[in-house]
This record gives sequence, C-alpha cells and structure tokens, in this order.
Amino acid sequence: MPELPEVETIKRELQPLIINQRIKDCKILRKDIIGYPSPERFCRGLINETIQDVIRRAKYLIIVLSNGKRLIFHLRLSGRIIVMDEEKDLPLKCLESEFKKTQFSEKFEFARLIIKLENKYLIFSEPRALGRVYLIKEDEKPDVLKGFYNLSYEPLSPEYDFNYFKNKIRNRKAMIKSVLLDQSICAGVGNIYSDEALFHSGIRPTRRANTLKIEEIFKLFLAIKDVLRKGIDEFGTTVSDYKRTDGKSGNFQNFLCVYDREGKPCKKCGKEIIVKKIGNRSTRYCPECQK
DNA sequence: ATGACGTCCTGCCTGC
DNA sequence: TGCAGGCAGGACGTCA
Repeated sequence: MPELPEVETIKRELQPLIINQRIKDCKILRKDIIGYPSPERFCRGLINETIQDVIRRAKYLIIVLSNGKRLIFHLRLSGRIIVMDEEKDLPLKCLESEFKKTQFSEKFEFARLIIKLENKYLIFSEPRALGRVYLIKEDEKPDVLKGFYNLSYEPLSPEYDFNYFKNKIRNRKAMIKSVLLDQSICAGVGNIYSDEALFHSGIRPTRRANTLKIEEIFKLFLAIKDVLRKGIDEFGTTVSDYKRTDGKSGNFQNFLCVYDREGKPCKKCGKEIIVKKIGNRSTRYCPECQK
C-alpha cells in the first residue's frame, strides 16, 4: 500500500523519465478510476500538454502540466505506475490487443489508464480499482478532492514541528493509532508507518491520544519522521502490491518491527507481536514494549 | 467538531 | 478440486 515513502520513491523515479515529454494520447480502460472531471473531458484536457514536473503531496502523486493543469494520482492500496519504453508507435486503441499476449501482458493485466508520451507509455495499473486519477485546472477545487485540500503539513517539512504535531493530537480522545491515520493530522502516514512509529516510540496503539505524556508525544513525533525518512531511504516497503516504476521491490520490509510480523517474536524483547483491529484497521504491536 | 463504523473494490487466501 | 466467504485497506459518508 503506497504511503508517503512509496509515493516519494515513485516520484523520484518518474522525474527523469517523463519530464518534458508531451502527452500524445490517452486511453481509459476503466472509467470509474477517473475521479474528476468526466472521462471525456479528462482525455481531452490531457492531450498535447507537456509534463513540467512530478511532485508529491502526502500520498498523492502529482504530474504538473503546462497551463497550470495538474494530473493527480492516488494509488490507494494496490495502484502502480509503470513506465514502458515504446516498442512500436502504435495507436492506443491497438495497444491492448497487441500487447496482451506478449512479454508485456503482466503490465497490462490491470491497466486502467494508459497515457502515451513521445517515446514511452505511462500505465496506471490498479487491480482493486480503488485508486483514482484527477485532472484539475489551476483554479479548480472539486469536492471529490476535499481530502487533498485538508491535508496537514508534510510530516518531513520544517513546518511540521513539535508544536504543530502536539497541538493537533493532544485534545483528541480517539485511539492514537486512528489519530495517526487521519490525513489532516499526519499527511501521508498509513497503516505500515503508523504501526512502526508507535513501536519505536513504545506507545500502545490503543492509547487515547489525549492521555499521552509530553515525553511520549515527543518520542512519537521523532519516530514518525524517522520511519518516514528511513522508508524513503530504503525505497519504500513491499509486502504485497507495491512495486517501483521499474517493477523492483522496496527494501523497508526488511526493517519492519511490527507490521506484517504478527505471531513473530519482537525484535527487542522476543515476545509475540499481536494483531488487533482498531477502527477497522489491523494494527500490530508488541504487548511488552508498547505501554 | 469528533469518534465510531460502514462502504467501496477485487485478488487472494483459507476452510469446508 | 471447487467454491463461498472473509480479508486487505485509504478515504469518505453517515450517524450519534
């Protein structure tokens, strides 16, 4: 599941591949992944634009186009962005049938959107079809992107300082795990990095946020930044779906202490890592190290 | 405003 | 072997 470090990795890998490329064509293979505007307006608005930059905001990947337009991807659980060098200069309507039974079939199995650039294809693949793509003009703020406009500061930016974090969480009565998943509090943090940050700060995920002591809030604040930075350094976490643009896996799964480790011994104390549903989300923690 | 919970979606895994 | 059912999970809608 692509969280901040995974999307950051994809962004970095995408930049040298697609910046300055002009969009020649666009084919939507599944209409409901287009979050805004209509599929027809989406394609029309994309063609002939030039890619100026690739940036990231929380878990959103943003392709900045000429004329201030933005192509925004949310990968949700299983979305992938694949760049494929152009083998043949095919019109997009022939592309699928041409490639379906070839060595590229894997890349097209769950393709929901194919964007044809000057000498490559940008493929948005999403088995679970929960991911979304939006195209917005400079002055547009569609309701479907409400969450995007309510994000907190970037957790790795200087503005995301201890005071900001403390003020956001200290009056919350919900369990700290749920609070960390709130994108208006911890933009870009998802299930993996929230569990890991709680482990490293020794806090049990079921604790109510407003019961955390100041020292604990500080430990948690540092741990969030640490796991995110480390996640980026290791090219993200691959446990099931996430792959980099070239199909390679990330490395951070090798450093996980609790996530995906239920039933295994804690790396610190040896006790069994347990899993518990918190707010409909599986949450892993060490009952010994996290109080 | 906040918190708890249901819904979306579909591949994959488990169990009978 | 095959099929049903549950699970994964980010964001958002609904309700109290």
